[in-house]
Amino acid sequence: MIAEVPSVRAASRQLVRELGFLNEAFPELECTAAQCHALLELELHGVLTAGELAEILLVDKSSATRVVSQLLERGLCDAVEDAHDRRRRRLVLTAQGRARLERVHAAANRQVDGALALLTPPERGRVLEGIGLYAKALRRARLQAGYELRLIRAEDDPDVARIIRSVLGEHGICGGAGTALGDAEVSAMSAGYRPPRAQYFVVVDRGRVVGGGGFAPLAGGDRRTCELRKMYFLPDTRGLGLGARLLSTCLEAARSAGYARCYLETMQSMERARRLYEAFGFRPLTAPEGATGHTVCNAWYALELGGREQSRGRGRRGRNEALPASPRH
Amino acid sequence: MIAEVPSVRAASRQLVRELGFLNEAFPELECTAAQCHALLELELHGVLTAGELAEILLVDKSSATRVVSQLLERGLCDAVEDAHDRRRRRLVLTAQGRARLERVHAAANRQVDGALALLTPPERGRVLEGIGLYAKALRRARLQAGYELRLIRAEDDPDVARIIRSVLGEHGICGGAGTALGDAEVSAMSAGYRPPRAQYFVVVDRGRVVGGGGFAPLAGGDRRTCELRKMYFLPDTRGLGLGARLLSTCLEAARSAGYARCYLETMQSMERARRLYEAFGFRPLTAPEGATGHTVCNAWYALELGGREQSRGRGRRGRNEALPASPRH
DNA sequence: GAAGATTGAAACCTCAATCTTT
DNA sequence: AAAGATTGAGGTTTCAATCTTC
Repeated sequence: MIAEVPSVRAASRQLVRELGFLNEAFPELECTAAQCHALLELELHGVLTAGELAEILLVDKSSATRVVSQLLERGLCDAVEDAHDRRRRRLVLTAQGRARLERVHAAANRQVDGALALLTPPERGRVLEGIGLYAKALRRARLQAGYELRLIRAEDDPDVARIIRSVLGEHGICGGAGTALGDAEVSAMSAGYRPPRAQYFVVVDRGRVVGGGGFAPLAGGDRRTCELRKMYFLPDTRGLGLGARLLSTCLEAARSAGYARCYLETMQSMERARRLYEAFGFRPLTAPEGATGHTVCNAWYALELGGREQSRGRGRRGRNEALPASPRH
Repeated sequence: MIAEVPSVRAASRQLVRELGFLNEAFPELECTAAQCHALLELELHGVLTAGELAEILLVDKSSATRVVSQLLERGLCDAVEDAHDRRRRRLVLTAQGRARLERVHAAANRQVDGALALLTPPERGRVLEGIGLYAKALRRARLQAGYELRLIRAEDDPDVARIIRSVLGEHGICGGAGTALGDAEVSAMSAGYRPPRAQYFVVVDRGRVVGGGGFAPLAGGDRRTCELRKMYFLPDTRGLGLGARLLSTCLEAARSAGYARCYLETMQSMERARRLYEAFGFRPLTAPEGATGHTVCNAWYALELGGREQSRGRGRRGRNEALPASPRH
């Protein structure tokens, strides 16, 4: 278990209680907490359906429809029928709803302002960063909950091949020499990656393979360098942090297998992937290494596996790492 | 309004939703969120009454008694009658309750661990610090909500004199020369502090004065130096952060009145007060200044009022102040 | 059959009133 | 009268079943 878990739990419990165990509703607003949240999201998104609202607010869809019917009844939002699909009811704020929202903002701003005023400016920045990071981590953990990560097996081969082909197809690569699709291994990945020196992992959602990635010795490179290879995800599974989880697993496994350095090649057009590599500390290179035969690749990276992972984030880290876990009572 | 307010609100909204808008209860635990929280607090405190539980959990006392009766019914806690006061029911965990608690811990640890595992070690430290700071700030803002801060008026004089005498009495000072009690002004503070060069503030709780503090030119000092004077609070109002609020107000007012430096004298035995001064950036001096006549004081501090307040906290700051407010949509 | 939305039943929380003991 | 605890009424949430439209 991670060392910070108990302290984070304690602090987080306290925070949940402070923020309103359930109903932080300001009584003077004549608005329940759920209604406030719904109004805020309607303001943010412009148009929403009840189902979308439920998803955003992380409440049951029945709760969402009930909140919506309250808002409709009170004239705070309007429902317009979708022309193409009469099941959908698209919700928009009314002028009255916008007016109410003003009061909600005023009250909430006052509360948060009152709290932040008791902190120093640098502390305020830390509050923002800390709760933002935690919210994001909880969200990703929830979204990833159903996904399992394991080494590839022979029966995964067709799925994996299909994923690789479809993702490369997205980027306009349709096979041929100089592309990863030209690699003979694509159709039988399980045979090509023998642990411990080469490992390929798949990410599985209720039995369905949705992505994968692995590493192997760099062809034409030295013994201490591995190549990160064929990391791809189906479109609807992106943005969940699965890539980070997979990459983290790969790097750890490569380190255990005795590699000191990890090289990879990709394309400039794969922006999200490149951002991920950079977040993990990969440094861009100006020229390819080894002899992979992937002439369409035009971006190359490498990471020293030496010690611990590099710190991730938006680059403004550096100093002051690893704050001591301050004991909270 | 403080610049971070909107971003903190957005992040905090997301966090509340993630942590269970209301019932984060893990269904496999057969325990509602309220029951889990109650068990955790019983474990922490050993013995509690229903009323104390309500106060800790920030729920209505009726909710607390209902949770308690559920726990009693399920054999998770026991109620023992107080011998001296038959109104009180003291609650303790049963062996069964402790066993259930193990499962609660396991589930909660797993969830938080899963989230923190998606962050880097330094990020985990930031999460802990951020949510801890925010929880503390919200708590203080809530506790301070009923308290008002204003300049002293003539009708406050008897209350203020009584507070000063009683607090000094706590520290074994019973008047006489060389003590603040010997000062003629104690009985008529409102007359002794004339704005803008001398100001005395009182903290009021529903009309009742509970503390005060102010500043005046330092006797025997230069024109640019003021002395922070007679800052005292009744015992049951300490620990709410009222001192910080009052001190902050005083320093701001002194700055506006043209002072460039703030001096103060106190006693080593007043630890909490000294910690507060140090948190605000006051530096300890090795000898007294001016001619205050307070020979019993044995600790002296000064703060340059020049620019902005110094950063508070436990000293481990330094570098990297004022992180930019990262936009968290 | 599946997606979007709704409704009924059971459990929860708060507010206000009430009961018991000091 | 005040402190500690309890009870009744009303509103909220979830789960499961249902309705409507595609």
